[in-house]
Amino acid sequence: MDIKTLCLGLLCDGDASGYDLKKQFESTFKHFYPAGYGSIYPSLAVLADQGLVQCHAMPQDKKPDRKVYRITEAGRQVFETSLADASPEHKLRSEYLVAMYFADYLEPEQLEQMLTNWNQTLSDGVARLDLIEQEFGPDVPPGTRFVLGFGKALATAMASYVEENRSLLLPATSTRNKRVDARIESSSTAQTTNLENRV
Amino acid sequence: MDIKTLCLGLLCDGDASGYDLKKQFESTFKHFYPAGYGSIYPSLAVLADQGLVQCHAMPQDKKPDRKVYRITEAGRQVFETSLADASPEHKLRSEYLVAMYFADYLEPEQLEQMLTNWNQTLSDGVARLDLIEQEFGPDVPPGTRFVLGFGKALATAMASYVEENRSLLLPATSTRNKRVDARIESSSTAQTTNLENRV
DNA sequence: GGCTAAGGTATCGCCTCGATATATATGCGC
DNA sequence: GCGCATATATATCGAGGCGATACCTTAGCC
Repeated sequence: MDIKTLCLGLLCDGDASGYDLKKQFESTFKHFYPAGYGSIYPSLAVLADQGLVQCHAMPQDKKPDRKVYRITEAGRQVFETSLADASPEHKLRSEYLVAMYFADYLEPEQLEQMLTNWNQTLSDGVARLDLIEQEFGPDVPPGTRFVLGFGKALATAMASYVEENRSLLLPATSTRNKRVDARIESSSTAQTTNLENRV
Repeated sequence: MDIKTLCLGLLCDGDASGYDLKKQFESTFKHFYPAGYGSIYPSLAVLADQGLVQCHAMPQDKKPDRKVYRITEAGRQVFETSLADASPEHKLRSEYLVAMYFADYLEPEQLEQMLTNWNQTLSDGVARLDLIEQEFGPDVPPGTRFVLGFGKALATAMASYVEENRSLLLPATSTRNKRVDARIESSSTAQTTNLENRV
């Protein structure tokens, strides 16, 4: 599954321009499948090439044409196939987790500051999702409700974990400074690269 | 922060080859900052170019040279700066969340199957992290303990959410079929020019 | 008059990813 | 001894994604 598939999915719910799609990717999809212009416009071009969407240029007064895309029957089928082929693995990437892993290379005040920032960012994220939900009014579609709830549950769980485990990082009893500088031996048998000496 | 920074960080804890680094990326870092050969080897080459690491080729009997990398003082400084510059935002990407968002395009049995798969995958993930933790023995470094615990807490929270909210998706009372082409009408006032008369 | 925001299109270069190629050595079952 | 899988180890390629930027107009505000 890639951005092309996501575009097809969004177009299943109604015609849209690249700009419209971007707005979706920036609101509802932001927390589990974000995409920018650099992905969306090329995707639409390829999809149009493959006949999975049709493009209609709608002239506007004194503005460049609005290019509205509509999914075709072939596009719908491709989408449903891709959807069923989805992988259950998710991908997470977090710079702050890297920072926590290497916490003993940070000044304690810096670390404190980061932990505070982190929880702030997470609660901002929850607030953002709440706002999106409210904008839907009383009738949030079930899929939307599910993914928004998922995002909120996740951010909340992260915040709780950080709060409850910050003590793991803070006591300045670092063991890393005990590490030895493994000399590189030019002997052919010396393969004792010490990746283990962090203990 | 990019893979280059991560490589520097790992090399702070001891010399290593590209292969060694890959193993770390595949175990401890898998759940929050994964990387493959296609990222690691080019990163090491660039770092060596910039003088942030030194490369020592260690000849081996009847095997290609083992290229062991060691961080330099400049590398250490660059790493600590990058670490302090980390962004609190995380990135998640989940195909299954996409599938749940578009759940009404799936057969109910398929959906059921996916929800089951999902929880299986998540608990496999927790088991994997438990295993890694056990391999460290009694003295898991605090940073490692923190990130492994984070991963487990997250996967557990996901599993709970999925379990508790599957009912949101299952009752076949889809509202999507009621959809109107509201997007075009709401995003532009003047373009009542319907698409049909230009198809 | 100048500033910012919003509506729009689109591309560029860097980075990342997954698969693949190329060797050798070890171990395991048959 | 044969075939096979696994581990050690290097590295590259093409496809795809990402962030920033460019270009253009209108509207509103100070």
